[in-house]
Amino acid sequence: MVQIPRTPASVPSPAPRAVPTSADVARLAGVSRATVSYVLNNASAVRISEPTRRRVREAAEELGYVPHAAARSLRAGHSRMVVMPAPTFPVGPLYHRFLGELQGALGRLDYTVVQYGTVGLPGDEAARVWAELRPVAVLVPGPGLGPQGVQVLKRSGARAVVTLGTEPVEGAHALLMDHEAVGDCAGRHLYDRGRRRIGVVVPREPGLGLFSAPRVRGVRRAVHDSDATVTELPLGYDERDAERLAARWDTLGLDAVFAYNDEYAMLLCRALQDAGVAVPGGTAVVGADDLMLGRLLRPRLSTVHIELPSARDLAELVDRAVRDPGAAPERHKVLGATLVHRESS
Amino acid sequence: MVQIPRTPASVPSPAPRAVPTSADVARLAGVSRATVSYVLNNASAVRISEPTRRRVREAAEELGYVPHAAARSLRAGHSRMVVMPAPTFPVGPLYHRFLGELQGALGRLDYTVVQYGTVGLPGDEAARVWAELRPVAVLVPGPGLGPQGVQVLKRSGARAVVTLGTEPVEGAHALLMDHEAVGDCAGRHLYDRGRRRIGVVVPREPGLGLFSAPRVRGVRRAVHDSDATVTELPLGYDERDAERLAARWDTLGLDAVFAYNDEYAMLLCRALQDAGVAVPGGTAVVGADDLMLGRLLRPRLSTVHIELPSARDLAELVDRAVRDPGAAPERHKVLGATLVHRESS
DNA sequence: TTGAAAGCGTTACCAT
DNA sequence: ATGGTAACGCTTTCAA
Repeated sequence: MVQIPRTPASVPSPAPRAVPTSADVARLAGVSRATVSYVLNNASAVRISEPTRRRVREAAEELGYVPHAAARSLRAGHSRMVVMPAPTFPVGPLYHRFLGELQGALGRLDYTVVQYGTVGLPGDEAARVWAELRPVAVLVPGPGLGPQGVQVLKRSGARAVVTLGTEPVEGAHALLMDHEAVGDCAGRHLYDRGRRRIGVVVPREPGLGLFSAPRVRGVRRAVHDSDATVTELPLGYDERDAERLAARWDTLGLDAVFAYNDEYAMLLCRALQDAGVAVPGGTAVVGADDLMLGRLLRPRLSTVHIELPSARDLAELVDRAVRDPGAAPERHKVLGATLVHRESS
Repeated sequence: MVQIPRTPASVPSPAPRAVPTSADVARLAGVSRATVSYVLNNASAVRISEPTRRRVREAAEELGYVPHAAARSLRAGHSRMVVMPAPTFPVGPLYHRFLGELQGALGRLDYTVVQYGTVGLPGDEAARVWAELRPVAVLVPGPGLGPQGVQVLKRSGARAVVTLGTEPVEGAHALLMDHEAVGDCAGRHLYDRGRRRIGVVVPREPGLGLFSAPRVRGVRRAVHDSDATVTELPLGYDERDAERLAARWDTLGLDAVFAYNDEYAMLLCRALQDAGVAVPGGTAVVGADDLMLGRLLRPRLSTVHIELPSARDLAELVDRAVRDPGAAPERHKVLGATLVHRESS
């Protein structure tokens, strides 16, 4: 592609044109840098004549001037950037949608959401890197941030640190996703339907232990002090592993299984049926997440519907925390779990 | 939470402690700011005595000093930030994984990937906002960036602009996802299996037209100059709409359907079966994306396996472009499409 | 081996 | 109504 320089034709200028600054705009418009700033930021405190405004605007347009965010926030001493590290665990469609809505909600409150792709640094190292951006708030999904990290972030000016996970972190606001409730919900349902020997699928995939462990605990809690038993069933997300598990199903002597989520449930369901295990006749199956696809299975999949926190509420929590950084960390239980009974249980 | 000031006990300091700067570190260590910079950046050009180095490091540690990225890149005149706007279309698991790998690959090349959550500005407005961050490269998935936007980005110092979509954009490197090939692959397969009246599902969901339109074109191309017909079938991603479509299936007189992707395929498959249409006996069904879950359907779903570009290759393309910004825009066709024949066709 | 000073692009204060 | 100037935090050249 040929470079077409806008600089006077006499100059050869093979070097790429430098990025225009507000000084360039000022020069072209014949005013001072201050005036440029006033005009472009619609400063109401000072009155600039209309012709001047036009000249400045035209000069900015002609040069293709774009303000330099770093310089601006350096000068201002603060920014409205919210850093959200990319989750380190495989994220389902539910959660994915939630993150999208959250971005939207924060955007509407005039924050700039930046999802930071942390390569794989250990928690408190990562916090340092995020802190270098001097975000006004940090929203951390999952674990990987300790009290140390929170300190680092706050010390470097973050007015709000919010974690979204299963455990609270000292010094940070916490949205606690109560995965035990999910397991409890499933366990209670299966028990009520007369099942007593309950299997619980534990995904082999790394990173999911965070969610699966509390879900297992929830099931155990649900049938605590009863005659029911709970058996953990490691399962990788692939057909062959499901087949292997189904092949030894009889030896396990289970009459129900909570399959971690709908995807694992569908996988296992199919394998069980292929192995000649009747669902729900021989074994009841319950998933979680209430995915559309679970409804398409035969039998239709019973599932734990999970209600994630409202993106708007979370955005407002962040905003509140930013406005009043001194306030005590809030702690909210989120994740409503309700059972949707269909045909597989 | 009680604020515990580290400042001398005599000072009341109810105001939050200011964020430490390199000047604070210098003062505490009893050296100049220059020395601090040298030590903390391991500058090899100058030799600093070991005791001094230690004093500086300890001072930085004690104050919890974290360098200010904005100030640094302002001074340096460039950064290694790669801005990747969040896709505006609903993104499937395939694409999601790809984006994750891409982040990793770029991170390994020492770029800092920042996924920018654009609220919903029209294309070239958005480009301005991205440009304010002065990224060294911009990676735009999907449409929403015109030649204007590319100009804005380049003028503000972006050394590489890469689009990942269906159409090339003037001035930008392009990774062209050939969705026509997906449709072509499906259409050819159905034709070869003797099907002549082919339906193509077109999702009603907004934002998906970008992919569905070329896929339809691909099917048409595959059966061009033959006796086969192609019928577009609008379908929303919900059970009732699928039911409605299935109810009038007989009147459509189709013997095959390419269902846009596996999820729509599963939805439609179930609705067809419920309506008494045999699959593949009466109607053959083909999906796309080769999801695990498609394999679990009965009959197992035939599908178009889609090969996304290698994240490493793309990262290297970006790196190459950054190193040589003057080079002509590269244009690569990506997206290998191969049919996986199972039982539904 | 270390320090002083300039400058990156902005904006807010204080003159004019 | 407009312009000069200083300062934000950092790196780097030059001088000691």
